[in-house]
Amino acid sequence: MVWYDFFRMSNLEIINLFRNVAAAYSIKNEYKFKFQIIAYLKAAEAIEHSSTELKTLFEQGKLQNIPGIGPTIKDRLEELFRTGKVKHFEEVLSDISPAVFPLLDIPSFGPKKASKLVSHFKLHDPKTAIEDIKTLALEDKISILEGFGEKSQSDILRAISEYGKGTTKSSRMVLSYAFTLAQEVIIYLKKHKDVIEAETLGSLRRMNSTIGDVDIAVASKNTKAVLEYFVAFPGKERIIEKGPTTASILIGGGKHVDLLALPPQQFGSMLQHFTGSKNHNVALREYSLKRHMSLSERGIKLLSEKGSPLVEFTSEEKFYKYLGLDWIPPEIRENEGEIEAALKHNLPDLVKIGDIRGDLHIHTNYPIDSSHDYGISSMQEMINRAKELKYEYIGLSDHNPSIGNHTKNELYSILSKRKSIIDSIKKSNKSIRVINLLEMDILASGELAIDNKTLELVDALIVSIHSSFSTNKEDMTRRVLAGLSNPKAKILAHPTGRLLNLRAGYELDWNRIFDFCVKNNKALEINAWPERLDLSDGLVKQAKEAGVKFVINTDSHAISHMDNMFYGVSVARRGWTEKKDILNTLPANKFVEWITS
DNA sequence: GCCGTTTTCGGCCCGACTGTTTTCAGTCG
Repeated sequence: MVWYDFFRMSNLEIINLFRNVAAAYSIKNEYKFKFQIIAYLKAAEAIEHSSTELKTLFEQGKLQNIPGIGPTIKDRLEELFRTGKVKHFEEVLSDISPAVFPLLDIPSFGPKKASKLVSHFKLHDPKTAIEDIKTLALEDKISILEGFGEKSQSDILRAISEYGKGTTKSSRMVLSYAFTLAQEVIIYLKKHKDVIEAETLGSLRRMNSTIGDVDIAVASKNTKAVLEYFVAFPGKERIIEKGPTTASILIGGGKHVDLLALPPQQFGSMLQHFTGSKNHNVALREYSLKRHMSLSERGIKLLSEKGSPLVEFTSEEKFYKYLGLDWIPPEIRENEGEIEAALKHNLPDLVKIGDIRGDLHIHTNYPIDSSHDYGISSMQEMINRAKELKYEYIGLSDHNPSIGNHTKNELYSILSKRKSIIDSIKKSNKSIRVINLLEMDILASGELAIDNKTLELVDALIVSIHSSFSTNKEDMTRRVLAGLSNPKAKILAHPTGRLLNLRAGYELDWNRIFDFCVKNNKALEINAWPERLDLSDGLVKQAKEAGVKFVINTDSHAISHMDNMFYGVSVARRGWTEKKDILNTLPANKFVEWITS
């Protein structure tokens, strides 16, 4: 039996549990339990995309709101939250050695391979399972097993070694890291004379917040030469696989880069297929099958006419058009209503990077004696960069001065001096509107760090949480709403406090937050800092549906960070927002009117 | 075990690559 702390189970732990249940079914009888396996994997993926803790949905009686959770899984989850265990799962997992499960996070290990090894060598301890397998391989005891050989034994050793250095199935890169890496590979590929087009694929093309592998597509009439050229990429550590149409390499940092090469006449269908998401493609295939068409990366087969040739597509636009659909932007291909919208020709006109007219969350090196961090560039350097970006306005928003080290009078004096400096900067920078902001701590009590009289020295406030992260949901919601209630507070910065791969962030009662923002003309920030991307795309979509407005900010601490706006816009796009939803697409007069209202 | 624009029953996307094999099983996306 695998041990779980059922009572406090987070979404991550439930995802892990469901994947283990699916693996257990595969080991028992893959054919008999085929559809249970699919169902549990699908449910795990749906939970991965949920922006709400299942525990919360359980308390609200809304578990079945998640597509992929039907009556049976709902019952099992309710049993889990009520009693702390699930009898059915205990039975399913009971005759599988717990040593199987840790192996499943190693690339190239699936349920069958893990189970074969664990049961043949009678391994029981999950804590030592990986080390045990390594020892057996080193002792040359694996290559003699049926279905294994010398090559698979050495592959196992290599996989475990790479796993130890961070190449796991679950570790993911932040978007900006993967995007930069992909651009390097694309620049390299485009130097080859046979490369006609090169484009990112998968979660990277859809601009997910985190990316597993970097996938790239190439259109070429000489795919063999391009694949040979690709696997010689200078940053390569080794070739993982290489076939006639695909190849995969490992690069420094333990990440995979996969290349797909097909002739130009199939580039459209290939791009579509490998952009995904899986859920989008499954839904699109089901939609197509009802219309007697079968989709693959090579094109579309008409099932109604026997022996009819494959219809090929040079572009995605033509591919979708053939299915009777408008072209769907990659960012919203998640099977969350986009196929229906494309059919009815009412897809959203998503906000674009070129729509952005200002950046409001900028930290400078101005000596404000902050309790948090400073920027490294000066106010004037930031303003110059904003001008280069053709912005019409910029908000200087250093952290508030530390309240522990200063009296009220000193705080007034510090901000008074800052105001006079910003006023003179405004006068010498007439081509751009400079807005005097502060990023203000909402204290644990819900009060702002600075009193109202002193706040008259700034145009408006960005408010945010920087302390007591473990406060419970109810108190945190009250705290945030109290902070936002100050008339100067216009934007709630990085609203969940999450740090990708590091910190889940605190929980808020989002319906109350959304409602408050709509009624009181407050905006939620979409923070473009690559490790934040906060709000998350899912919450952006929910907030938009509630009528909330947004400001996309970079939270820059240096001029180079101001280019991260692009990643914030991609989050906004994944949340289905249009130009009218994003306040910093407004012209300067309108924007200043709002933020000082 | 989930789900519904022919369905509350009877379906459930499609293919590439590798290693151990001589026709396939396993993993991956």
